[in-house]
Amino acid sequence: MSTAASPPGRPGRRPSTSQVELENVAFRLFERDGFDATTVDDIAKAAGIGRRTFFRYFDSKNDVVWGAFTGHLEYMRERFAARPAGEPVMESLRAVVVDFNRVDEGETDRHRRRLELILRVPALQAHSTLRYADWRAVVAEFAAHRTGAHPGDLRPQAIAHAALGTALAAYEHWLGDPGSDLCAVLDTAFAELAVGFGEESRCS
Amino acid sequence: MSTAASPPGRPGRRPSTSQVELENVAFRLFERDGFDATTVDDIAKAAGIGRRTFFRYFDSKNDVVWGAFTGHLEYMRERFAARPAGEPVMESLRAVVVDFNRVDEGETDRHRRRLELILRVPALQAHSTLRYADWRAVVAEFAAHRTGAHPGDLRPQAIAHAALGTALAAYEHWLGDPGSDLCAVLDTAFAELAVGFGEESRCS
DNA sequence: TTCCATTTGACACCGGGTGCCATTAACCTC
DNA sequence: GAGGTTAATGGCACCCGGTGTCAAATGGAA
Repeated sequence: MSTAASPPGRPGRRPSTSQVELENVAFRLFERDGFDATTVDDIAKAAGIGRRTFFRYFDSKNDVVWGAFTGHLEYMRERFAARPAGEPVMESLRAVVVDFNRVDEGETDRHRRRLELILRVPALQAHSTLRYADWRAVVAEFAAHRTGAHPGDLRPQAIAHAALGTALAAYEHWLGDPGSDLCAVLDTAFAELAVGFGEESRCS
Repeated sequence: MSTAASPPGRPGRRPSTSQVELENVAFRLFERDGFDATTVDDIAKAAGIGRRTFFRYFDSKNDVVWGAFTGHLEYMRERFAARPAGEPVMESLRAVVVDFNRVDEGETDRHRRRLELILRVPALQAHSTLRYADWRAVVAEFAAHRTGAHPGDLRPQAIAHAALGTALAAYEHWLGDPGSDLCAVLDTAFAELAVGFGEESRCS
């Protein structure tokens, strides 16, 4: 269980574990003792590795929670690029975000626990900001590209922030309603965002 | 300079310094060596107090940067409550945010350095999230109150996030343009937000 | 077997943050 | 002025997250 099968044929010592494996161990401890009360030493000991080694698998304790969830941003960028050029911005946004949040059937449970930690634990809330910034940057970049503006301009920034807010609100809703489907919630949320926002500003 | 004049007539030893004093000392060091490179020991030593005492004036090193900037949220809440009931949400928002960001003439410089730190130093960006959350909560609460929704609902949340994004974009703009007036920048930014948002969603 | 590549984990160290507690400095009362 | 009370101080030990260094362990290839 702890000896990770690694592609043979490569010189050098084989890793004694893996990110996923460590993630599993850590999540069990987080669930049992809480995130803050679980120390890196605890995780390392439970995984049978040295403390120093832990930090070779994850840059920080916080990063454990995000896990493979990271690195998908490039994928999101591609999805944006793949949308038809004539499509309204908010519609592209909805489609991409919903698609981006689709997870495998078996992963749903872990995804839930993951988001629960991210949204509820203060230390992770703070840390998440940096991730969110990247996420927003991708959205702003897209919005800017579509409207012929710069990503740093007001409108793309506001859109990106609002989109993030919508996504977070949807996550919260999903967490509160165990039976619901995340993608469905996100879909209606972003549809509502597109329809309802700016109601009494421009159109009144 | 280091002996703080405190209201006499109170029993017990008098504080040997003050938050503002510590803030001054800290900001000087931040400016000279950078936020990360400045340790709490450095600040304490420079202020002539013990390290332990520092943490009685500020909960954390991060908190130094926010200083008296904190605790104003209640004031913002009041300002919202004072707006005429018939006023469009986005207009109230603009008025209150602009007013909320008005600082004394002599404080402008410090305010600038403060925001520079908050927006540029990663550690502070992360920490700021928790403050932003409170700020957003006030906005969402107002928006919800006005539209008969709950603060946790989608629309108030999206508005609050978008408002925060707009404010941050305005701050960035202000920092980049030394001659500009923060309130003026914020005013146009929020006016633009009210006018321009949802352009191609509802009205196209 | 020897060489090389890679991972490991021990050790020491730094910096932020906290609990504890004796000490110091003020005021107040007798 | 002595003694009590109140409050701030600062030293100490400690925890935890994170990093630099380096010798040892492990495996493939020559």
